Amino acid sequence: MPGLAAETLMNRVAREPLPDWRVFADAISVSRVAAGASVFRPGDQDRRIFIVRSGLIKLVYTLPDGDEWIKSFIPEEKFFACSSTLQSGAAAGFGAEAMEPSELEHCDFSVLESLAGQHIEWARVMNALLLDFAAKKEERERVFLTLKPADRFMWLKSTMPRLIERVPQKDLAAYLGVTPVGLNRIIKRLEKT
Amino acid sequence: MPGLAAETLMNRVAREPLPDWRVFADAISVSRVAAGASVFRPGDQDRRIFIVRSGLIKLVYTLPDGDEWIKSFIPEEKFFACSSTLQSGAAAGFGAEAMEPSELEHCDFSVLESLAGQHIEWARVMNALLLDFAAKKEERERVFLTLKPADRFMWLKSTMPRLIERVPQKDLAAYLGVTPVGLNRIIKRLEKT
DNA sequence: GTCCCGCATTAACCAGGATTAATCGATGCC
DNA sequence: GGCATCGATTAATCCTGGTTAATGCGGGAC
Repeated sequence: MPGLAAETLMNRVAREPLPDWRVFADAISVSRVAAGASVFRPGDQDRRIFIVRSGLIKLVYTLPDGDEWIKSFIPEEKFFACSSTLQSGAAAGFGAEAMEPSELEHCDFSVLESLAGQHIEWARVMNALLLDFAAKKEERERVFLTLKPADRFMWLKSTMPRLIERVPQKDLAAYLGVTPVGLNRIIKRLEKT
Repeated sequence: MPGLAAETLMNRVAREPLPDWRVFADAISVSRVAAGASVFRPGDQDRRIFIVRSGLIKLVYTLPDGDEWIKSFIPEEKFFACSSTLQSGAAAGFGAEAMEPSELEHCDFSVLESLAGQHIEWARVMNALLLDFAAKKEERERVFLTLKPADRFMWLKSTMPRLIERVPQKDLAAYLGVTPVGLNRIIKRLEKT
């Protein structure tokens, strides 16, 4: 399994060689998903962890009235999972959909659980990944809590400049908690200065 | 050290007896803070983890213009920490302040780090705590992303009914991302139906 | 008891984003 | 090429919450 994105990911957080690496690597499969295809849907119980090898995934809350709000964008070498992966029993409140043709590495979470149960090195890696994840969610909380829509866009511009080129404006809007028309107006307003 | 809140907390997430429990218990001190007193301030580098034995703490973002937004409320038997605890180096972007006279158990995070480094049982507990924390932040993300201010109050009412009795309306407002006047209007509007 | 002070309440006015709808442009399909 | 579709843009109108300010209320300090 050459050049696993999972390896890059784990190496970034691991501070030591990981025992039984092969057990993990061998458990990984790779799938291709077309742009627009969904990886899992709200309500699914999927216990896999996914690592994006190439492409771009969005995690989406869909409201009863059909509105869609984007929880997060997952680009290359980042990971994501359905809620039931980490809290078994829980069903996902959100779905995952490819925004570009994507290659996903995935493995059953039980493999990681068992490695973390056996080796403290793996437990530490899980810890680091969780910490990273928690920090991101905390930052997002800060953005929603302390920034107005227009400032949220400025924040997006300075922290994820690539994304702005890469995804349609309406999706940026859904990520920032604004309507597409609203975001467009904000952008035009900013351009005038 | 009788009836540690820390013990209740750890027992809730641990699925097995924790080795070297005494090492942890002996590292804990208890402090009293008066209502209104601050536990740490934005910018502090505090590497302690705090467990609320009694009372109520709020974590607060303070903006340059003086506005205050509440990141979270920490009631009895829950824990909190400054950002630098988990990501050493980072300074807290928020402060912690007692809303009621409170008793806090606290211990240096390095003690937990070292226990987690030695015993996989402790590593698993850290994992469970982090997971719990991440889930809470994720839920908060969902609330801000998919709910309008008025619906956010409804959500608060159904998920934290106690809190509504316990804290001033203006703090509920700061928690929900609305101004005090705004929240009051929402509440009155709801009462009329 | 009286005085203060912080919080809740209310009202008047403002503003920024939501909504609706129409137009335009680019892309992909046939 | 012609057509359908989707997203971006723009405009008109609405609405909710922000802002400011005044009043009231209740608890604590003295």
